[in-house]
Amino acid sequence: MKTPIEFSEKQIAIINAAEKLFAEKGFDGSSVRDIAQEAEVNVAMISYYFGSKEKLMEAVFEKRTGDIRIKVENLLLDSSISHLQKVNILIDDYVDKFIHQQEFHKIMMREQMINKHNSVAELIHELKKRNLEAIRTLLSEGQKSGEFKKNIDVVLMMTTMVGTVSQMISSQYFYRKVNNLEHMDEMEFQKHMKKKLSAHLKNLFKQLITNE
Amino acid sequence: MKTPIEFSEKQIAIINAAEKLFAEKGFDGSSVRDIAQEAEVNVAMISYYFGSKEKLMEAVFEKRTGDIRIKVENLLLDSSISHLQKVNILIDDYVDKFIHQQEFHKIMMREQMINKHNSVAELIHELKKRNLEAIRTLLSEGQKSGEFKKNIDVVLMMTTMVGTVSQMISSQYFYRKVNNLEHMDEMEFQKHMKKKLSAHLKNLFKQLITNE
DNA sequence: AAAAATTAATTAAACGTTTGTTTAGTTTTA
DNA sequence: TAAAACTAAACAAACGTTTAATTAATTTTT
Repeated sequence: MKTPIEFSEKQIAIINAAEKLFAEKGFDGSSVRDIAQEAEVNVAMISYYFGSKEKLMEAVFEKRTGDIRIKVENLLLDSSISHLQKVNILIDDYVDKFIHQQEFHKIMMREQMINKHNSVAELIHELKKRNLEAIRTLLSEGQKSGEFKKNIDVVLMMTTMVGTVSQMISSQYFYRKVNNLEHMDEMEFQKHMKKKLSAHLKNLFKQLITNE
Repeated sequence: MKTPIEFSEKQIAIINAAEKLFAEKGFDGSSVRDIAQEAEVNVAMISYYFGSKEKLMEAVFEKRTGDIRIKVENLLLDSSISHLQKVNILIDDYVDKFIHQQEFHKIMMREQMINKHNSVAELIHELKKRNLEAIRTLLSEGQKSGEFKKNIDVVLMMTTMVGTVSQMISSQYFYRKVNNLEHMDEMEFQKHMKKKLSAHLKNLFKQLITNE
């Protein structure tokens, strides 16, 4: 178990500012001076605390990756609910996390597009692998019980789940406009998205994994 | 009908180099000197031909947006095939275009994430709107004939289609690794992806839009 | 408990590069 | 021979990072 690194108040301010700007304009589009101003600290503090802009990005990941791991262990033990219900809870959990941490997820999306091997790519890789294994376990339990189909392509299923939510986040302004939801405030719209996405994914996957 | 702007051989070399690098490292991550070197031209030629780096990005879009519009007009007239078959052809068409123009699509994905209103965001907006309308028309034809369900959320369906393919492209290195497909060469793997994605999306949407 | 010494936090300014763009001149094309 | 294509060099601005100096906090010594 890796113990999470403790960050001071000022360090957290910098990390949050970086997260916001990286999500908005990308890594190269955000200057350390912009980040410093957003965090209301001197520019030199970034090098002082994190060493470099690159390392600051790693700190953003360090702070967040713990949070976005889906929780499946307790879910597996619970025998009071069906396997399909467990999958549905997982979907809710994922949609929820993604929407409430949009900014970090945007950074992840951008970073995973880059071919070049960087320190952050490896972090994303491992995170995805863990999530994939969690779902694989859950699905094979359902398969053993006969509730789920035998030949489920878990990777493709994950691709659709992650992809659908990512795409919704990325194009949420388009989605708002085309559905005439511009009157909603941010919170209201997030609730709307969450509800729609959850229902949509549950519907999609139910037909994909269950035996009719 | 907007007549496409004619580009000289050298201009096309620059546009292609820009497309490659923008996809790989993002707009801000690619310097005009990198682009010039990749295109084997003098740096000044970029300003000379396009005015600015920003305008070069617009030229990349100008050159490509025509190509990636899905063709639905002829498909609508064809009465020899079912509506579901038409949808499937559309899926094949979309997957095909996305995979064969990965680089441009990566740029689109990155750009649509940016909140800030830029000239390119509007182009993406209109392109998506056109594609959305095309599918909407096709689906409502199928609804009239009774082949399709009445309440289909077209926008969510598009979100899943675009999202799934985008996510597959973005994380193709992960996909390769986790499926032990590293022995395949690029062409072979693209064929594999195309096949898998098409089948997966057809399967998903069939259950989503048809009456059992 | 006060003073001194040491370490940590913070700053403005400067560093050397790299950035996108322009200039002023040269070569090529028509 | 005039217009278009092309070049190397220069431009100022912005970049990430470092420096040197100052203030604040903590520890050690008296």
